[in-house]
Amino acid sequence: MTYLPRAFYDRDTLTVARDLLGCVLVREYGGERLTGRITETEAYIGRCDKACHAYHYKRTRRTETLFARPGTAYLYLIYGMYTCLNLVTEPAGEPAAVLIRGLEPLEGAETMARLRFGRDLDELTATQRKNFLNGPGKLCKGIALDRTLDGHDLLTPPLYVQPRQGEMGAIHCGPRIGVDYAQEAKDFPWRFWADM
DNA sequence: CTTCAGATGCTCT
DNA sequence: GAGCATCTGAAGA
Repeated sequence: MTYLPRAFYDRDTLTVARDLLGCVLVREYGGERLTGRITETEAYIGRCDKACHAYHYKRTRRTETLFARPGTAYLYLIYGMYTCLNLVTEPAGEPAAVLIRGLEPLEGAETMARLRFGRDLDELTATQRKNFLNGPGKLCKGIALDRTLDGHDLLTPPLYVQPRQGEMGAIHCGPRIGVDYAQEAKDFPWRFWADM
């Protein structure tokens, strides 16, 4: 079983965000592998980024996980009902992470359909298929992630990342989603996505 | 295809 | 009490 090593995460956050595209996120759940290729990411860097929860090294109970060693999972609740998954980057003490915004399902799509829509895969509408795991809240619901895994070490089951497999199309970047409040940081081109 | 309102609960001030 | 790294369904173009 090949995991991305800690050194992969212990780098500049923008580099990690780009390099995660095409890698395979693995969630072991109920004895099954739920996996997907990472298609979209965003970088958050507390040192200089007003959109980051830990901007200017702000430490609170929630942001404590962002200060953990690289390769730690940071999961938080947003809008009262959705979970977002981040992978902590840079040396311990530098609060920074990559938000996973989109997955393309590989293994376990049947279970993902039940988790996300409560229906079988072959019962999904065209719209449900198209919007299966293409958002941070959607993918967490689809692979059964919640805050109980906050602080989890990504070099151990049941949640980890495997190296890129297969070919990948062009990589694009642009402004991040949903950070209009972040003043000058709202225009940073720190969102990355790949043609698959 | 688009916009729009509402759901919902935790965290920090 | 305010605000939030979102999503859904309904309604309109």
